[in-house]
Amino acid sequence: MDKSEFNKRLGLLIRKKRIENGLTQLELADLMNLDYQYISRIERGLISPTLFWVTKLSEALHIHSSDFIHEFEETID
Amino acid sequence: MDKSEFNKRLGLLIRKKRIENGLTQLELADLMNLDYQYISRIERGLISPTLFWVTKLSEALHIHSSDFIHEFEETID
DNA sequence: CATAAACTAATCATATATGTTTAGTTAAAA
DNA sequence: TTTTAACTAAACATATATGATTAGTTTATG
Repeated sequence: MDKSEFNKRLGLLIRKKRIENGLTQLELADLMNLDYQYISRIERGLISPTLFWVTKLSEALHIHSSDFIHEFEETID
Repeated sequence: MDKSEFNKRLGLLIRKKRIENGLTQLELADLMNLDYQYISRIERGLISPTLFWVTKLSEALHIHSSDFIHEFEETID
């Protein structure tokens, strides 16, 4: 899978988990000391976030990053 | 944990897994179409790699990225 | 010691991530 | 319809990732 496809799928899952947690982009961004426009770019697959960032995101969404990645892997096959 | 500490620990684990797989930095880099100096920087914690990159790395090391991340989480506590 | 493989380090260039601002769109609610 | 919250989009800046090259260091092996 190429990077573009990878990031689109990642963004969709992040959006799904954020909404499941009842958070707006702004609220999630505040939890992570980021601007919400950046969250928007992530969710639309425009950006390839670092593992460090994904780990912080997982914490904000109350899920282990390995579980998040596992769930992400399941969306791929 | 701050980004610098995070990346140092990540680099140490990547090095450990690479060596367990009997690969040199150059061989691993070739598997991933990267230059080996970049691998060196990752292993020394100088760089914060993207999730996409970590996923490709996990494939090259014959491990699920979620398992890799899980093993990484265990090094943190 | 001499040689070679593996790695570190540093520098420079380019691509991409990230911060910031502003404007525009969409969707829900009054 | 009007208002507001939530989000998208785009432009611009800065920081960092990544590519490429070159030189130096470390380590194993003859």
